[in-house]
Amino acid sequence: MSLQPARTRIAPSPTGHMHLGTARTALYCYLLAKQTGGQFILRIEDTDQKRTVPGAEQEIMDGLRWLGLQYDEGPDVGGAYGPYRQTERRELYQRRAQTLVDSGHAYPCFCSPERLDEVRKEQMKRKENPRYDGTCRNLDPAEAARRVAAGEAHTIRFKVPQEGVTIARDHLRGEIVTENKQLNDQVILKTDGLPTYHLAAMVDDHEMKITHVLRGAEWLGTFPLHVNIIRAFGWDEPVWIHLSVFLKPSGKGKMSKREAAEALKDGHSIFVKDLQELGFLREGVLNWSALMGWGVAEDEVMSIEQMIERFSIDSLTPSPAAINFQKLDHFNATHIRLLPADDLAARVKPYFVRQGLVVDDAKLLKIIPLIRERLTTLDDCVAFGGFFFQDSVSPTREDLIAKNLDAQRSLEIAQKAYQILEALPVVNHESGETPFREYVESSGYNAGQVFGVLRVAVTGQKVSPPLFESMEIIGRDVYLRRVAQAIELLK
RNA sequence: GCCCCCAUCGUCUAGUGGACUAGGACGCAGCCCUUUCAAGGCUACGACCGGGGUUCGAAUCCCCGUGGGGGCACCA
Repeated sequence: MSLQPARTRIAPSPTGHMHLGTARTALYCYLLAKQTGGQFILRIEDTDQKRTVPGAEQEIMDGLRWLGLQYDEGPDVGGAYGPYRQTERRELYQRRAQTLVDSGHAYPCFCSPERLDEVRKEQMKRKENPRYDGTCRNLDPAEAARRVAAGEAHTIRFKVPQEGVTIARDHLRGEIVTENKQLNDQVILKTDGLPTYHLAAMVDDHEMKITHVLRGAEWLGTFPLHVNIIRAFGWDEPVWIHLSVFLKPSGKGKMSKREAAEALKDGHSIFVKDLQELGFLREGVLNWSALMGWGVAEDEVMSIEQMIERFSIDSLTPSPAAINFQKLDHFNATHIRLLPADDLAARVKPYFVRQGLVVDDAKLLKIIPLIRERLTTLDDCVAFGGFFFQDSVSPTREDLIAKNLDAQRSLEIAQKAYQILEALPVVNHESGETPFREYVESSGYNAGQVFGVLRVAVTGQKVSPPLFESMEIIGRDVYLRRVAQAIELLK
């Protein structure tokens, strides 16, 4: 466990919905920062203006807040190392690129995209590894500088070493050795004057004094490049941690658009915003995603505080992990049961309201113990407890007819039930149980039939929370009216 | 095609040369509890990818295969 305060960052691109992978990376960053008394930072990597989508940045900030992963520094909260949006830092990158050019580690490139395309096609045809052919690498620096000064369109490319190997160290995988001849002279500053990720992220991580870089394993390919850029500047390297990628539930490949749509039909999603709307708890989502890539021996159900306490970058795993939504359901249900009643009530209320129901807070608090262990997601509350807030219920005649009985006998049960209930000043588990048990004994009907008719009559549904407790909350007038209605329906 | 990474139950994982009869969790199956649905309790099923080494001893270290994943942009 590192005792030095860690500065970590989540650096998403505002190019679409906030993904589960972003949430998990943010969580680990947050845990490490909190555990060490450091800072967790949000940086927006919006250097690709073509791909930037309006609203995406807001969704990321909303998502992090919903998850409870509040950042200490970021675009909307400020901080000592801002600005935290890369498009607002362009001069900085241009200066840094220039120092690289001056020190011979980078060079202007005047090749047109069209020429580059052609070269790439040629190389592919010859089954070669497609990479920059080095035309501008060998230009006379003075000549290149003249053309730049003359305003000729150009990019800046990083000059990778051509011989030897680059050794980069990933905290989870150890040393990764790459032959330099495999490396490519990547563009680090584009024609539009904005940097590519390779430059921007390295500069910012250095400027913002990031101590641990946690990012997806898809960056492993350009990892040697990044290490070379940092070394060209002469900077210290952070601890690098490349997190395992998430695979689709089948384990075969990354989540596709089609798979994502499939998951949504099933009440699941890989997007944070969807998860929230589908009735998942931040605690559930966090606990679940934390465990994909973090090896915890036992006691896997954890609060965020417990995660902060137990987290260690040493127990992160490097292998890809298949997403398992059943496990999300499990963690969600578990955390719902762990919530204090008033907290659960507050979280569940919007889902009733969303269905157009008028919710009485005192009543809501009373039904929480009845529905709590039946909920997998918050929106399940409507299915189990909607009838508490409806003026009337509308059971079908078919549902009112008890199993293995006909309408006539079911009517008989309903009528008898009405008599029993009418005779009782108060119905609760104790007072209701005895007379109905006696009726079951004497009538010859079984408990399932008797309680079944009553359940459908009172709740309008075949599956419900415990009957007598529910009736106690609904109130005498209402359940008597509903049983009377059932009798009419069965006639 | 080239490069890189990964490899324990169906899935997420524990395991860092002897404590392994390989542990936990999800799921699945059965039983108990039970007026429905759940929750809870108990039990069962279930894995070290293959082959070579190293070692007294390997799930653990090395090599080779195989399988899977990721990447090869003026995208991140």
